[in-house]
Amino acid sequence: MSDTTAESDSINKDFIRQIIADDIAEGRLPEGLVTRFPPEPNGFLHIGHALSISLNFGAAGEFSGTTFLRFDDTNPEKERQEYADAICEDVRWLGYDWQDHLTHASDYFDRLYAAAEQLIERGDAYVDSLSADEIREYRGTLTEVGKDSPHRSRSIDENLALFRRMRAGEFADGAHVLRAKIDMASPNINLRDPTLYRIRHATHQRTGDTWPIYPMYDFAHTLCDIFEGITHSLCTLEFEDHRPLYEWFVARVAHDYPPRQIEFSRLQVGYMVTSKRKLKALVDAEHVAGWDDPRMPTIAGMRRRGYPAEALRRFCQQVGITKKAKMIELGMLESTVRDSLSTAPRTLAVLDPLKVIITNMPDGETEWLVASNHPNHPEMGERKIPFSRELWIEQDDFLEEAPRKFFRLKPGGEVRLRYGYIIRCDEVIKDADGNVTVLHCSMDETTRSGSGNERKVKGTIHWVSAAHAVPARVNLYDRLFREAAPSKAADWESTINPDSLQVAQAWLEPALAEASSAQAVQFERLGYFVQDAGSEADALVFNRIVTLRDSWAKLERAAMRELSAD
RNA sequence: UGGGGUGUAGCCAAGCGGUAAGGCAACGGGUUUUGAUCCCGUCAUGCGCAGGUUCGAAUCCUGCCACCCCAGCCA
Repeated sequence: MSDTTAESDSINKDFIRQIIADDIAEGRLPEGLVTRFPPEPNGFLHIGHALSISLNFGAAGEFSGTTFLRFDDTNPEKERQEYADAICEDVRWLGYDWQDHLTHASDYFDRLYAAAEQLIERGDAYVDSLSADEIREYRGTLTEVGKDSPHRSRSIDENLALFRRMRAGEFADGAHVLRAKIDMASPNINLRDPTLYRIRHATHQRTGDTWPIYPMYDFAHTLCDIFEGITHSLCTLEFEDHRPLYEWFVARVAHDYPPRQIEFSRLQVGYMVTSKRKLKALVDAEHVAGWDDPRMPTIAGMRRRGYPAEALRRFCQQVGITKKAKMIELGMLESTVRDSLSTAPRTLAVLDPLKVIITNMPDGETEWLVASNHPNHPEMGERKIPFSRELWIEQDDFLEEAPRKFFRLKPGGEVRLRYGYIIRCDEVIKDADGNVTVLHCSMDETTRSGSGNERKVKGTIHWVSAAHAVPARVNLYDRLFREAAPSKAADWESTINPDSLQVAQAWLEPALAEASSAQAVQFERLGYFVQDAGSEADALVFNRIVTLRDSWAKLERAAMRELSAD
């Protein structure tokens, strides 16, 4: 039983959903809404595709429509089946279901070819035999009109014969192309007799060597939309200039319902690149370990990084669909990710260890302390964590000369051990070079967690028992680029962040070694982490998904400045 | 200098002639055994600029300005 107030509410719908709602309200979609997500299988999907996926599948879900996952595989030299497989996995992981509507442009090669012959027969297309360079010259420029090819006036019979011979494989690559006969003087360059088919003696991943000619995007895409009964063909802004061509095809090819192309702006996120060419370059140059490297802005990378699919969906929803060029701050994505992870079980782990000896804790003795799995969700239960004489704490949690607002350990100072006792730093042990190696501390035995001792201290730090801790490798990821807009830089590759991956040898509380490997957890005070799905099964490797918000980091600079001024 | 688009806060974004939602960020405060979370509060007399229409304009009109996209036999 849905609430009736939910419908007819065009307020707060993006402009595309408003158009769809209007079309439905006006009875223009007797067969219902039909959308499509049409990736070319020439690389992995990235965050920008996630927006398109959430629009196409999301709108279809909201309006009881259907969505096709259609591979735009008209350029065999760049496409591979493994990319198609990865794309399917990514769409599924994002939570969308194409049911039995998985198609390929190549499924329609016969129909596309037949439609091309019909265009020729109507005098709307001709075979041009100019070279690629010549065609470019004849096309004119942005400010100068083009001129007709000398082959533009070939007879229909001659065009048909030539096109059939192209299809029969009689010509070498580049010898001829099929062009639409539109207007070489159009101010819109896409209408200056665009290419419909080119000769390419290449093996296609699905059709093999059946075809020596392949259709071009504009022709294939529009016709596939028509064949599938797509009602709303949603694409990004750079195709706006192609819409008149799209409509030119729609006007000349039989259809039950005229599909409509609507454009929206691409999603760009700070410190990321989202162009398949650049992503492929990162992979090929081994700046990253692969398309699914956790630093990549790919869906696969974010999945491996530990970003929840739900976070990506909500992020796309928050960003919205408009026609304004957007550059979303990375912080907005991270905020959504943290929000989705906020109920992750809490755990203790030390990434950069400093030894602490509790001088009044007997050697060889272990006390099991009770720790909550989530302070705000008691229903998530508790666990026991071992406490003993020798502990590891975070290097950052001790400062010999601390600024006033440093609420962690300092000589003579007190701090609470999370879920444990209040300890005091009595003595700082250093090596010959003056580096701090061990802290001798004493605990106040009356202050154990839950003991009822209400004594408060400013700081609480995390720790693990050295004798019980489990070693693990932890990958600490940072932004892949140093510039918010790498693609705007003169040389985008020079803005790659050399420190985007730091590897730490960490100590984990023992329970973490047995935890379900897919479950994201919080390492208290450090961030959210998940076991790396790409590492060998027997290795214990965690990825940092995202840090916690850290308001101390902002204060730290000021505090340290104050300290150095003393 | 041709054509197509877009301008609402630092970043996104509602708004659809009746007097500027929301989120992120930032800032101030409260709770807290995570400097987290959570909770309160502040943050556009202003909607690219200039005119005009109107009782009334971010919404309509005119003119400017800025930025983005287009000259593949890529998609």
